[in-house]
Amino acid sequence: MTVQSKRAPRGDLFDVRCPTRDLLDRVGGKWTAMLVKLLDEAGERRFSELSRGAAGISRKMLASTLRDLERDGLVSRRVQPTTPPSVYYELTPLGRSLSEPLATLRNWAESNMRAVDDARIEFDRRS
Amino acid sequence: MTVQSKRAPRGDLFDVRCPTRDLLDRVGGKWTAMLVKLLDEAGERRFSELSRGAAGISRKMLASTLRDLERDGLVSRRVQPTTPPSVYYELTPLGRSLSEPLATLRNWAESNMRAVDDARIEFDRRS
DNA sequence: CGGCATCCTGAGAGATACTG
DNA sequence: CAGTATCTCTCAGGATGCCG
Repeated sequence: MTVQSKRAPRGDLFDVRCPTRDLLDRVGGKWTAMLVKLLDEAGERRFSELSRGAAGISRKMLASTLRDLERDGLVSRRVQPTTPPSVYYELTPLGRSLSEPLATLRNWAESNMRAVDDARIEFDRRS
Repeated sequence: MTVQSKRAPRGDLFDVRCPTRDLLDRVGGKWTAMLVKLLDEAGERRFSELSRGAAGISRKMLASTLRDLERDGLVSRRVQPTTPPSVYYELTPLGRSLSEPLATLRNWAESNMRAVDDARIEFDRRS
């Protein structure tokens, strides 16, 4: 199991129950947002296609991330009973609806991350 | 230093350079999004006010998160030379512009995280 | 082909104590 | 008041290998 109960020792008042926090715990994974985008653009794809399309991801992390997405109802999994089996993944309507706010975030990132990087360089230079 | 060079061992093609990934590495921190929201709503605030307003966060994590935000140019820090000193934090224009996509994400979360949780329960029940 | 199971490392984050 | 220093623990995530 992955991304399940991150932390929850002490009795916080605000933190743990915030839905945004929960969402970021899921979507903040290293490959999650990228996979949602990929599936949104490419539609239904097999495991091996995703593995090739998402350069850099290991098969383990791909399987793990897809499983988490399926668990959260964002991705549907369809097994074609061939030999060897073919497994297809696709965004659910819920998953597709998530790709919109993610796109908003992506647009901001593409427009402003340069400024963020510059600020960081400047900040580090002073220190 | 926090959140600096996360990973970069192998020569990936897609991953590391993606601005969205970079953004999520920053905003995906446990307290970051919440602090941006708090500062967006409340305007300029002192350290201790934020500490009280953001229930659950330790002084260490508050200082660390604020420092990262300042480093990224999203928050400005102003020291009032009183004794003892007062330090005020405020979103920069860049930080305020980020609060919009974050609000979009928050809206999605508030509307849909229930469905995600249900999907998760259902998935776990089957397993 | 499409996964789990296992091991290992490093970063995020909490607790606590100290300082100008 | 507003932090910094240190120590510790958990967990995401990479590497590798086995299985139906």
